[in-house]
Amino acid sequence: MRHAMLLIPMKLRQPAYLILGMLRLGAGTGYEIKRRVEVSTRYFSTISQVQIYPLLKELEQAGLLRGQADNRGGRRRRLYDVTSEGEAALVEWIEREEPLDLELRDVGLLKVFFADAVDRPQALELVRRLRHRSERILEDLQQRSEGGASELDDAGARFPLLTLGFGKKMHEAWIEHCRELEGELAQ
Amino acid sequence: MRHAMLLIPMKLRQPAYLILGMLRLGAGTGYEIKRRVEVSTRYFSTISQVQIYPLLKELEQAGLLRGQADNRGGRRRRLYDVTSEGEAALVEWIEREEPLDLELRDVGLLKVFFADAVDRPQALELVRRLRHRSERILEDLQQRSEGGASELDDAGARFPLLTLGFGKKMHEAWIEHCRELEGELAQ
DNA sequence: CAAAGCATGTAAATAGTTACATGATTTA
DNA sequence: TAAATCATGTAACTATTTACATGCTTTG
Repeated sequence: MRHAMLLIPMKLRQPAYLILGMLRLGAGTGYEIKRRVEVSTRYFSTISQVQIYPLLKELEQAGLLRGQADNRGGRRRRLYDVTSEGEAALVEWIEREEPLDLELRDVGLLKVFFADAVDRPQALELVRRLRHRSERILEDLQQRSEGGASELDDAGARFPLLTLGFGKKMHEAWIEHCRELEGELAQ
Repeated sequence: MRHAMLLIPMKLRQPAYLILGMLRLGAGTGYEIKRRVEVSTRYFSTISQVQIYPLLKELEQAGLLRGQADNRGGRRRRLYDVTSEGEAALVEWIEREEPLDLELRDVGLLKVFFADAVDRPQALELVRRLRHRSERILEDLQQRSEGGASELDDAGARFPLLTLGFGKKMHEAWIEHCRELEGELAQ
């Protein structure tokens, strides 16, 4: 007979693990989580401010987070960190054998797909804009990997930095590909 | 004084243009649109069956599509094709000067980002799974570009085939990157 | 004749976005 | 002291997904 609760591994969705993961890298407020997502996982996983706060409460009630009021003067804030149950849930999720869903939604590529509907110069322009987009993103990623190691991997985390590589490789490849296409389209 | 309607360029969202674009490549039913999306744009733009039918009706009422009953025996079906107004709307969308939104959602990368929470062999396994995923997708893309030129570019459309290149380049780059990481993680 | 594919639909739930509101503290 | 940043929240809307239902035709 159990006298304490059995932690049934509740089914959490991505946003929950995003929060859990971010807080594992260091205690923080809802606001801080949003900030971290913007400066780090933005290119492959986002969350809106509106989703964060209700989720934090749920996760605290489920015992995966520990929250404590930490008001600064008249500004109320609640600081959260991950419990050992929360950490276990995060680890279980990372190791879980499930398909690793990859979803790409690209208005630009869709327009290229239908570009037979427009004339050549317009199609060329479209590819050029795609290249500019990748160039901008690549620049941003490069800046992050140089200066921006910053807070997150101070705590001994090395993987956050590694993920930047995927973005860089992808956009380097796309920039090259765009240049090839531009050459063909310009005859 | 106008006696005929002025076609105010109604604001359509991506799913509408996806439908418009697919039908420009050849008349078809809702079912057929879904099929085309699965075999062609699936990796960068999707639509669910549920969204298609109501949208088809809207677009027909707006004069952008022409629909006609085309029942096969007792099986009712409605065949749609694009009007000149529909084509104009599609062209306007392709040429429109708006940011070309790119959105990537990758559970795999997110897990890698948090992989400091698990031990080395588990992290290595994760990267390996990411590579397998890219290898599967690449294979699929390669098959499409070989055999699968198929129906869509029969109609003289060359751009559908070109978009495959972006996917291939991306996953080739990722496979290479995964191998590097695997090397590092195995010491 | 059973299974797979063709074709359209409803209902309900969940997810995610936009816009806005509030008020404090820190920085220029 | 104005502007930027910190911090949390509500309301309304739009998008998307899941599950199911129906019934036909074609293929093995």
